[in-house]
Amino acid sequence: MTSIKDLAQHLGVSIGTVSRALNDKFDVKPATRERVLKAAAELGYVPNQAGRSLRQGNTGLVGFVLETSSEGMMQGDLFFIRVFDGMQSVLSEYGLHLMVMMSPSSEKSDEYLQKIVGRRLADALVLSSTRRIDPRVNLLADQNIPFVMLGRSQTDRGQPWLDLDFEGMVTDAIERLHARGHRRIALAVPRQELNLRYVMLDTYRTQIERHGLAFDENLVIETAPGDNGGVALAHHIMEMEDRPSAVIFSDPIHPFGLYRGLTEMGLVPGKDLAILGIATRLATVLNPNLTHYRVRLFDLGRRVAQALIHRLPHLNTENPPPVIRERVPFTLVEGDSDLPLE
Amino acid sequence: MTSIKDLAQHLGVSIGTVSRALNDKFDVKPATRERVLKAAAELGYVPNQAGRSLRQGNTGLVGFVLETSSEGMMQGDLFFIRVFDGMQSVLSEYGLHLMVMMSPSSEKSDEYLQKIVGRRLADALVLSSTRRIDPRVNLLADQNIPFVMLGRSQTDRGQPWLDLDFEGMVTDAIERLHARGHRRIALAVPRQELNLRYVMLDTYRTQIERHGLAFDENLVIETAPGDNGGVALAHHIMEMEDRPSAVIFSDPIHPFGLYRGLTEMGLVPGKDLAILGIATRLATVLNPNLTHYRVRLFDLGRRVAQALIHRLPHLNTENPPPVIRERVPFTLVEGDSDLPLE
DNA sequence: GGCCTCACCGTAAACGTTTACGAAAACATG
DNA sequence: CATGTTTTCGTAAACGTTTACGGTGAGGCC
Repeated sequence: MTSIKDLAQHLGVSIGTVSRALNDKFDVKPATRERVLKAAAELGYVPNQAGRSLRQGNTGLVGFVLETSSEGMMQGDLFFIRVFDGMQSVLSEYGLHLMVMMSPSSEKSDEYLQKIVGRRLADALVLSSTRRIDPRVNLLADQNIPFVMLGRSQTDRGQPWLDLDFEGMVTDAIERLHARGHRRIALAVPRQELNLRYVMLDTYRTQIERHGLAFDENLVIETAPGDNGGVALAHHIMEMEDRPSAVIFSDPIHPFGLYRGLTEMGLVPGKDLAILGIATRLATVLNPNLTHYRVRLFDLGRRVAQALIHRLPHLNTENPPPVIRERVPFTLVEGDSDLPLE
Repeated sequence: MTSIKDLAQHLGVSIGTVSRALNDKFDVKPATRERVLKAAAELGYVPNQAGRSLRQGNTGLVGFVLETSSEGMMQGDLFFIRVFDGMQSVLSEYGLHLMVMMSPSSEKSDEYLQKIVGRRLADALVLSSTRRIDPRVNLLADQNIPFVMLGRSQTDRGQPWLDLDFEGMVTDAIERLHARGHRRIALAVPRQELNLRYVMLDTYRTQIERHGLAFDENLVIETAPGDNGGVALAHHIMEMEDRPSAVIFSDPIHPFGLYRGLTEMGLVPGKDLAILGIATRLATVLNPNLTHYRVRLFDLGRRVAQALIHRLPHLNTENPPPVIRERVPFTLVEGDSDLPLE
């Protein structure tokens, strides 16, 4: 593997000159720069990242912290690859690379994160599975590690975040269902720790009451992620006394489980229970067609990367750097799973 | 950020001693080792990866080269996260981390790969989307970069690979369909360059003839990946003269498209066309139930990581290192999409 | 005490970069 | 020609590790 020293020797100049030539510094004669670049191309020189990192204190890597907690199918299974793709498309413009880190979930995740940042494995991080109280935020903020959250948290250190517009989704869904005659609307929420649970719950309560309906906590149902969660949800709802006529959810896998659960019970999705929530294009195979909210994951990834770039001191031009805090909106895809209540 | 030098200063010993203590070398007094470890824990010392990499010539990172070519839904969307998870579970035991690299597809991918290996970003790589003639194999083999292929290629440099047992899948599927009276069986294959196309095609031809059937190249249908591909496939088949009664596929998204396409035409999956191929647990939502072949992705990831570990000189104990070349078998999940032909 | 053997530890070099600094060369100006 | 200015380049230090090597002191043996 050819190093900068090899180049220097080969050309009869000093390593300093070679480095300056390669990095487009000003104080090098155009002629010698040419020679250096030519030789570099011929010998297939590529700068060693470790050397560079050590000297300049940054690695060129961006870490995406992924928690794969549950056993079954995860929400992320359908989401993340697309987001990664979008992120990388931006990062590439800055010579950065995406590193996906598989973090242990919840209790051990702080410890894991500490090790990661200590070793200086990445210049910046993206946090997902954000919790309502999220110690990771303090951990990173205290050490001045640039990061962006994909999701929100009540632990606020002024960090940037990107999130899907769950408020908008729930608001629109309730509006829509209400207009179609539904009066008892269930809401599927994720487990306690996750911030998303409260975002959905608060919006739900506000909107339910805005429409003059009574808030009933029995209609807020904690649901496990994945298709199993959806199946269980279907059974739970159908066994309720004073049964709701519609359900709203945020996990794109849930509708698959809901459809399966209902079918198992001999019921018809959209007719015996209106179903409305977030999904991906894969949902188009459901029959009857699922009315759902969709988001452009690739673009989301791009936006996350841009927010991250702003946090990197050596790349950011604006001063002070802008703190991006955005909810990216869903678009509605109409189907037949939320027909008017007859 | 505390470095080894800080530790040394704080304890009044030399940096050499500190390093040896931390790395469990033999020539350091137990008492001082204790002191060093205690101080390290107190000051929150974590070794800087760049320094270590530079010195020892390895980065502690394993790269997974992911090509995200197509626009629509990809096969990988349902696959990879699980595989990553399995890989990381093994890599963690060795202090390694997984880095997912988003490679541009096909023509630019060699160039990209060259840059990656030159910068010494990763100690070892996993290649996916393996092509029949795959220049990346030579590129890596020439430079002695350890790598494992997830998939196979005819470009053979003695590298290890892991692949799904597509031969077994196609063989079993034909056997099964034949036993149920099907005589004209279509096969969906991916695009030209990919090695998988030929694996499937060869097995198909052999098995078809073994059952005394005539090989008809019209029954081998190149199909775009994703749900769109599945829809198109359904239409294509149903518009054929001398129409097949069954179809075999390898993309886990295809059945979703097939079901949708058939439904659009007013046909019933499993009845008007037998459907049999690879899928994930998400397929359980299809109605009628999809008969399909499944694989434990997490375990596949673990196996890939193990194969990779064997290639790392500083970790491998056995000499010479074993070259893993395995096809991991599918298990059949019976459903109602391949009913006997009446 | 002289000598050898250990156990333990400090010194310094090396990995491949970037960059502050100063030196040399080239050129212009008086 | 002397001096000043600018352009170009070489030198060397620094980033944080690991490790080969040599040195110091303690202890054992005669």
